[in-house]
Amino acid sequence: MLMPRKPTYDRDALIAKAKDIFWRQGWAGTSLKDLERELKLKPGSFYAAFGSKDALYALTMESYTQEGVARLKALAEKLGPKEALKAQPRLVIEAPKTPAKACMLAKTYAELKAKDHDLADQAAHHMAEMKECFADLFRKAQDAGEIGAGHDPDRLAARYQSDILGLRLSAEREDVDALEIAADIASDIDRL
Amino acid sequence: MLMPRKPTYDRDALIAKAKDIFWRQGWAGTSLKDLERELKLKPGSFYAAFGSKDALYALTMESYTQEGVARLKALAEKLGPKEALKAQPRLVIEAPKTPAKACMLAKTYAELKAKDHDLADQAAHHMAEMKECFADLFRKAQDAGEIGAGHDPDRLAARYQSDILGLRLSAEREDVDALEIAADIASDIDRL
DNA sequence: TATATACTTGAGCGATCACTCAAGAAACCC
DNA sequence: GGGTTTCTTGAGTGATCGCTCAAGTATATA
Repeated sequence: MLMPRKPTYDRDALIAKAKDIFWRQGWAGTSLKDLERELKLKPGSFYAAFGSKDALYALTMESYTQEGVARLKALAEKLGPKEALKAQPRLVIEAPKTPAKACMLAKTYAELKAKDHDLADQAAHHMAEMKECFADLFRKAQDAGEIGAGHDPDRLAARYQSDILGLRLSAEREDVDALEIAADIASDIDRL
Repeated sequence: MLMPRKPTYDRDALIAKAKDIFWRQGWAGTSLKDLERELKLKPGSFYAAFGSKDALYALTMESYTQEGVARLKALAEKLGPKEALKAQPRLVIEAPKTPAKACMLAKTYAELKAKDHDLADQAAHHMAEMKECFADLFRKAQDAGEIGAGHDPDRLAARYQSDILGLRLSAEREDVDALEIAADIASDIDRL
């Protein structure tokens, strides 16, 4: 039995790179040519590595969600649930090296839902995952007595996520002061 | 001087039809074939009538914005500024015959901004127009003493519009009760 | 009715789409 | 080093993209 050459590329690094491109340009807005150029992969290697454009897109959404969840949980570990929820809006629009302000999952869902594309379902699933994280934090904040016990954490999470999605889209506009909106979202949490 | 045959189609009706398709499917998601089939126009007639896909898209955004502004102003005429702002979230997601819940301008902006496409600038301009409408209503509500005088109407408008954009995107999801979010947005206005 | 003019039609343009595959290059075990 | 296997390469696939244009058709005036 023989073990010949291994790939010269770092698969995870390529996924991270592809995520940036897809996030910025969307699904239809990103061509194989774009990916081949940025990932420095010829078509044959690309398809050997990932199978298809859609398969790679799915991997990037997976990575995007996993990172988002991890970042939020780390923040809650550091600040506590309520302060994490208050800090998140500002952090998300101030993150310096992201390819876009708007949420990649929301962009994907909006672009592909009408086509009944599998990637739209996957984006929806990942958004539900994020929403459950928010609900967890609201629950923990309630348990800690940081916010009133009278609220439904799932409802708070849905509203919060909706606000964040709006905020992140607003943050791409030049005629909107997204920091003000982020501050207002944070102060809403103090009123719970 | 001679005046030969007139077009057999109703131009405004075609724009309305195209608006539904673009709104639902987006810019890249709508092909000339789609438009030709739905508008029952052969390529030659299409280009004689509208010049290009992008030109027609611009016309549909114009119409979309004009209708939105008119609907909001009529609502304010009927209910007064504060009640109009409170009613708008629910009405926008309950509108029965729209091709999508999400805002067409936001979808267009999100899809095309990274490309620096002209249509993204136009979408941004129309969103600013809508935001100014919201600010007007907040100003009028303040003048009428319906909400506190301490708030900046432009800031309220930016937050309100951001919330609406999030709400409308959330309304496309199956795991979110958008009516609850709409109610929460409306009740926020009562706290001003 | 003859004629001028605009509208309608649809084949087809070059470009680009996602993707394939056969051939050459490189790295591993023996 | 020889042999084997996988990776890399890039020309090329058919399909579809937005769009053009010449020919045919219908409608107006004269």
